[in-house]
Amino acid sequence: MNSLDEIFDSITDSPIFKDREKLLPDYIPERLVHREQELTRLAQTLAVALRGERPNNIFIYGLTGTGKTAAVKLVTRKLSDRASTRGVRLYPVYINVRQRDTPYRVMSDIAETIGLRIPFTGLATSEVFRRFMAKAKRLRGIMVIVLDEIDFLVKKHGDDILYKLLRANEELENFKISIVGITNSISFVENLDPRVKSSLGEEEIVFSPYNAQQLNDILSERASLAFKDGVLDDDVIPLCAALAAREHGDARRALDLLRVAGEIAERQGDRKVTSRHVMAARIEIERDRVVEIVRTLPMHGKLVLAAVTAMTRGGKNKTTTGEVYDYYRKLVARLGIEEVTFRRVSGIIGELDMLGIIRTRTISRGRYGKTRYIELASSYKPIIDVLAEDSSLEYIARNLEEVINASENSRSL
DNA sequence: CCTCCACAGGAAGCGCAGGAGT
DNA sequence: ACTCCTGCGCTTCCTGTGGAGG
Repeated sequence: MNSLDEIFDSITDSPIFKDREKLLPDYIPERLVHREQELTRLAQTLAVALRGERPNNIFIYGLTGTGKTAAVKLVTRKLSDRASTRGVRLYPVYINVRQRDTPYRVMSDIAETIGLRIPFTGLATSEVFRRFMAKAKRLRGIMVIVLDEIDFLVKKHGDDILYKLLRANEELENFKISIVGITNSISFVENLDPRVKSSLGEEEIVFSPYNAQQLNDILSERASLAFKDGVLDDDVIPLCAALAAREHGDARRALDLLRVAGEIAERQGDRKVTSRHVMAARIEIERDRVVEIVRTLPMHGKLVLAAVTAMTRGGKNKTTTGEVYDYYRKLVARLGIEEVTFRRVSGIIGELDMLGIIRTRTISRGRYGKTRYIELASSYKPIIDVLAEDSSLEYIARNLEEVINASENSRSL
């Protein structure tokens, strides 16, 4: 009983945090440090909506964690506040296309913001579009559609919906659509339909990565809101900034590090957050990421990953697609499951690469053919742990440990 | 300089589950 | 009850390719 009370007391009265939510990825601050120029450009472009005119479409480039999403959300939020006091009908929609990665889901999100009810599935995408247009024709106002990580949608499903949405304005009179596309891959624009490319890129804004000093400023600003006074050691913020700066200036990672470091300090009952907690946070974040990815992998995805883990001896060596396939077949045979084709395994390897759990590089070995060099991009321990959670794969997980340990021993000889 | 390996990775389509609309 | 839709994991068939070795 006592211990439960202690837990609840320690939660309600955190010795570390004043307001932990200020460090969460979805918190949008009132002020964005070091993004003044970009915010100005965005605001200037979108401001014409307050006069009832259609803003130019905007294309935003920038690596992850450079403040693109925060900037767009901040500006659209302020814009719709202003619009309502000015009596202009504004319909902002924010869609993260990586999470809602089909034309159908994107279209239903858009349709729902003008008050239509769209089922999860069952309708044709063109039907959703038709219903949207039918209602939009009867409305007056400006719709700002933000498509975050737009490259995912186009890569998977082509630029068809983009083209339709961009052309929708031709059929509408009092309702106007303006699109803000956000991407972290600049090269993706090149394989767009030229018509889509030119109308989407009426305005372009580039978000460059933060350097360590800028990350420092961002973290300091946020830390003063989130942490109680004096709980951060002096070297904590510079360390988080330096670690994130090494990963292409990703502010989100920097904030995650800071938050998790604080959480670890709190869990351990420490009164101060130190660099030791930051280093522990780094490991914990990476582990959680891997665990979540591996858990949601389908069966053959897990087996291919197991094969990669085995062939790379837990990450020490490189391997190739052919080697992975051979090992995968052995695993499948041992489990008595039907195997998937080589093409599919190759596809799974590509997917694992996209998920960031392995790293691949296509190379040519001349006479000995073209293939991909495959490395493990993460520690093998969480992978084995998650595999062992599945009772049918437990044996394989054990075996992996043996394979890796054996290679360790032979190395030390 | 050409060949030819061991793949890469595109395209089309299939069978299934989950869910509408009629 | 029936038809039609989508997403997913997958197969089949395919064309393309960097460079070591002849």
